[in-house]
Amino acid sequence: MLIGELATRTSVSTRALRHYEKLGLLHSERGENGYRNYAEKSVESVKSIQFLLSSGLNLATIAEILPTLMGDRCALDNDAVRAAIERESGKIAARMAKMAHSHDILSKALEKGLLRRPGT
Amino acid sequence: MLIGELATRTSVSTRALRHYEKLGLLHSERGENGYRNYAEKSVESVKSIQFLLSSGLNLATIAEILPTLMGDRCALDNDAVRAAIERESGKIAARMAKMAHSHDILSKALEKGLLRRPGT
DNA sequence: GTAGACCTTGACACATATGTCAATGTCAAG
DNA sequence: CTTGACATTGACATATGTGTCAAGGTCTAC
Repeated sequence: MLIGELATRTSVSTRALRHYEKLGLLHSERGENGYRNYAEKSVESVKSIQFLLSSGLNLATIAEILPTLMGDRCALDNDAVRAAIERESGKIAARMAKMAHSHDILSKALEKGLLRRPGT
Repeated sequence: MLIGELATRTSVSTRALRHYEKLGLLHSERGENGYRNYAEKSVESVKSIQFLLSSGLNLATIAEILPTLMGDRCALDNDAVRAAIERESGKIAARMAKMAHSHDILSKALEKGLLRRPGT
């Protein structure tokens, strides 16, 4: 599929998709006209990228581990990639813990506010 | 306490603390020499800021809701602040869900990799 | 009074992901 | 052919939080 379709199907701008490619996150064949041609599985790749991005990984890190995550390579390639995945997994867990705390702070404030609301 | 002490106790740079103040997140009295003087509770404020920051809120949003969170004002002030808190609370929950998914992706990759590891 | 640690403001710099714009090529439909 | 939608590359811009540096005031201790 062409880049426009991939953009539509993933809700990611063409600008971003080309950027991902430049960083080695995404691959495409080129037609005779020079247009990028994406495989069907690119959709899944892009979706994974979005998840990882919104989890706080940066594109460079995602580039490092995505091929392994997508099964392009096997047995966790090498120890560096395995270590990276473990590291990022830990970071995500840590962030989630912080966010749980933040969520708690906000929830408690809402409760307190509700209880004190005029007419309650 | 002076800004240096607050910085040490919260592990936040003086640069950041002054920035927070400029954005209205943090308050300080000024001594005759012009030095900032922070109340004890500023420590807690800064810690909350860090939690909220690492949960994806930006400083402008934190500035909007922090006074309420710290109990400086009561009964959730007004509907705008309440709405903001609810909105951000929801965003955090959504992000946590995404992160749970990301974490899952990474964990599954690690498992798969482990099982296929040479000698296993 | 001078050294050293601390404070002040302001400006400039950086990283990161993405938006935006320009100049241009491709191609299907009329 | 021209129009319109889509593609290409490259450059510049933006937002956000923070680092860093400069030029200087303050205060303690020797």
